[in-house]
Amino acid sequence: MKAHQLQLEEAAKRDHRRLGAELDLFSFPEEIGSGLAVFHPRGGIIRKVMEDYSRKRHEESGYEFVYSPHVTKANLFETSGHLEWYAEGMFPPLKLDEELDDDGNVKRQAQDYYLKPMNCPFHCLIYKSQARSYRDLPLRMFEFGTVYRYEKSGVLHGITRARGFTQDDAHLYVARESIEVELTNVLNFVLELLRDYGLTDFYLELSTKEEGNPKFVGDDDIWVEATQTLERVATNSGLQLVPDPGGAAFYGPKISVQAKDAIGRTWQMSTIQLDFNLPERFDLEYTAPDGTKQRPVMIHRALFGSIERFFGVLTEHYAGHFPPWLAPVQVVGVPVADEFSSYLHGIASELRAAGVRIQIDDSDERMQKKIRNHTMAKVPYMLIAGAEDQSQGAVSFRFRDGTQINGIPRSEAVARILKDIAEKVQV
RNA sequence: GCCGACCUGGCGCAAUUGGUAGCGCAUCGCACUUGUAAUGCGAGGGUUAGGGGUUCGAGUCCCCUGGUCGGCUCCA
Repeated sequence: MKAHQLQLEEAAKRDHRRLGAELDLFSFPEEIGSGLAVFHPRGGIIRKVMEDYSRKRHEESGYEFVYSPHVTKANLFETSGHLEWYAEGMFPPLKLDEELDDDGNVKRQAQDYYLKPMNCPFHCLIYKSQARSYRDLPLRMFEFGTVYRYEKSGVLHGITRARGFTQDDAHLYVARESIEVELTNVLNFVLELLRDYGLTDFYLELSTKEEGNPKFVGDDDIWVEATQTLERVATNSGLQLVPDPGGAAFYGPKISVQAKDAIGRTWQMSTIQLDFNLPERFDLEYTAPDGTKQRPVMIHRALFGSIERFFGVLTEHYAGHFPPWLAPVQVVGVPVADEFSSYLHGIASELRAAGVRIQIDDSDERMQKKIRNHTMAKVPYMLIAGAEDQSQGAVSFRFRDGTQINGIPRSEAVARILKDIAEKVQV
C-alpha cells in the first residue's frame, strides 16, 4: 500500500508531460489541436539525436530509406483495406475538386483525400513500382513516417498517445523461406538498438491466431509455419516469452518487445508483425529462381513504435536525466568569476569542435544560482573553473547528483566527456 | 467517445457569502563579480480558455465551444 503510494509519486515526478514543460522539450498548443505536439529546441535536439542514431543503424543494417506523402486519395486505403476496418481511426477526408453547376448540383464529384494513418500502403506501391526478382529480396524499406490517427479524446496522453506521430517504420518484403532468418535479424537489431537507448530489461510477447475465428486471412499452413517460426526466433533470443493467444492481427501473428523502465513499469515497445494480407491486396509478387511468380510475405516493424512515444518513455525512464549523448545541453561551464570565463570558453571551443553541446554561463547571476539553474535543467556535466583550476590548467566537475571532482586536468576532462558521450553511458 | 473534475500573467499558485485581480519563480533594468542548489533594489506583464446568459455588479452562478486531468474502452 505504502509502496504503491511511493510508486505513484515517483511516476508523477517522472511524468513526461510534466518534464516536457519543465525542461522545455515540447508542448501541445491549444491552437493546433488536441493530441498534436510541437517540439521545442531542447526536445528537438534530443529527437534529432535519436533519429540520427536510428538512421545510422538502419543504414548499417541493410535498410533503404524511402519517403511518402502525408495525404493520399481514398483509393489507396481502399486497396489496403484500411477504409474498411480502420475508418473510425482516421481523420475524416478532405473533399477536393468538387465542381457544381449553376444550380448547385454536383457536376464533378469530389475526390477524397485522407491523412495517412499508416505507411505500409505507400511502401507496397514502391515495391510494385517495378518487377521484382528473388534477387531483390529481402527488400527492407525504412521511413520516419508521420501518420495521423483520430484517437478518441479520452485516450490521448501527452506524447505517448497522440493524434499525429512519427513511426520509425520499416517494411520488409521477404520470400517465405527466408522469414526465419529475417525475423532473427530483425529481433536482434531491435533489441540491440533498444539497449543503446538505455532499455535493457525485456520480455517478449507472442500474439497468435484465435482458433476457429474466421476473420483471420491467409491459409492455415502459413499461419502455423509463421507462428512456429516466430516462436522459434523468440525462444532463441533467450528472453522470456509470454503467449498472447488470440492477440494476433487478422493479417498475421506478431512478436512484441515489452521493456521495463527504471521503476519497473512495462511498456510495449517494438512490434514485429507478419502480414499475409497486404501482399495479397496489392498483388505483390516476385520472380523466383525457377521463373514462377511468388508472393512475398511482409514484415512490419517499428522499434520505437513512434518517436514521440519512445521519447516519452525515455523521458520517464530517465526521469529527465537524459544520458550525455541525448542530453540537449551536455555541458555547462560555470566560471567562479567573470575573469575565468575566457578560460572556460577555451575549453568549450575544444569540446564544441568535437561536437559537444556546451554552453558557458556568462550571465551575471551568482555562481550558486547558476549551479542551481543547471542542476534543475538536469545538465549532465557542469565544468567549474576559478583561480585554482586555471592556474593548474584544470577544471572541476560537478555532476547531477551533486558530487564533484576538482582539479581534473583539462585534457582529461575533455577526454572523459567525449568518451561518455561516445559510449552512450549514463552518468 | 462515455462518466467526473478542472482551465486566473511564460510557469506554480492567491483572491471572504458574486463587488471592478494578488504572490512566488521567470522576464527586463541597475548595482554586486562572487568557489559548488536561489544577491539586492526597481520595472513591465493578466480582465481571469473563447462565446453567450443571469445580475446594479461575475474570476466567482448558468449554458455552449475548446483544452486539460482522472477513470472506462482502445492503441504506436
